[in-house]
Amino acid sequence: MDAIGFETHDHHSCIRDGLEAVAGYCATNRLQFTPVRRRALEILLQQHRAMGAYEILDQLREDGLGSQPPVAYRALDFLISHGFAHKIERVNGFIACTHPGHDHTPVFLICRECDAVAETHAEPSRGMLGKAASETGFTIEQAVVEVLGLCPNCAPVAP
Amino acid sequence: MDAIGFETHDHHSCIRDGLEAVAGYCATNRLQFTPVRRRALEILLQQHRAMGAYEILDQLREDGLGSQPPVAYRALDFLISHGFAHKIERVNGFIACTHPGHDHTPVFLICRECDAVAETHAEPSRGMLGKAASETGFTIEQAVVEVLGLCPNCAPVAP
DNA sequence: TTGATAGTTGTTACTTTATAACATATCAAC
DNA sequence: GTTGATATGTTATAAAGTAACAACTATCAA
Repeated sequence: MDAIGFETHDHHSCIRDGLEAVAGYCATNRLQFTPVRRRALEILLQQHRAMGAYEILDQLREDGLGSQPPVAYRALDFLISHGFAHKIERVNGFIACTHPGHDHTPVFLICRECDAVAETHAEPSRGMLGKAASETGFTIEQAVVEVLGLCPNCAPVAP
Repeated sequence: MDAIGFETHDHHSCIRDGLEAVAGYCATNRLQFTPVRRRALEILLQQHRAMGAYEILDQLREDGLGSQPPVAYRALDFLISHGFAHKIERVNGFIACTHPGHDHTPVFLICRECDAVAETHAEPSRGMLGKAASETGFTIEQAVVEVLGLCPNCAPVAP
């Protein structure tokens, strides 16, 4: 499995690669990867945990990149609408997507101790989700799966 | 599949049965099914759709059962913590549980047109969710699945 | 039946999260 | 360079949720 978030990894390249991937995608798709948007993504990439919009705004403010809520929310809207970030509804927070560019149904594993979030994927059209939907005649457009629990670092050691 | 919400059904018995089931559970478990809690559940049962806390509060107020936000939130907390209702994070709303008493991982099918919500179930320990979790060493405690789309009543007619 | 205790409700005040609306600036293509 | 679309700055406010404390009610043991 390819979830990132709980294992130690080269976090510097993780940030750099994330920014580069999005920059590339924006370039080829004529999207404006402006300073506010870039910085907002960078802030999210620095942590594999859900951050509040106002927390992000605080950091943007320090960089002189906007000081009012709409600035942060607009940057986040941009990132989310193009699949570069996700909202974690459960905690009203946001995280950078670890698989930008791919169309996917994210599954978030949220640690209730340390707030770390790992992202992995599901295939909603298969399995019981798709089955349940087709039996009721429901048309799936978007699915979110949020799992709360303990990450390996916070789980009690095995007996 | 046993999702309720999209098909037409005997809604009166649906409300009555829901109230009775919860009343029974509370009686045997020494929980206080007070007027506010009972009425809050009844309000939720009247609609198979997510309702906002303030919307519920408005109705409670009309009945003289509390007029300040904490009253509604406390009733909802009670209902949720005992599995009689669920929060739909996606829309900051609440619905009555259609399967009270059973321990379960709910899956919500949310219609973006009419706000109807159908509840069905998943078995997180099986399938990819459990696989993903065990591979990362994550301990699942609670999972929520929210699916956005169109219910059969709102979907465009088949060609 | 009284009194202790835990649980519930009423209320005030406040925090956190999010958005509407409009003015100004910048970009991108002709 | 003008124009139309897109992005930002800003004010003000809406919507969602909670902390804290006082007052009331149920429960149960002595």
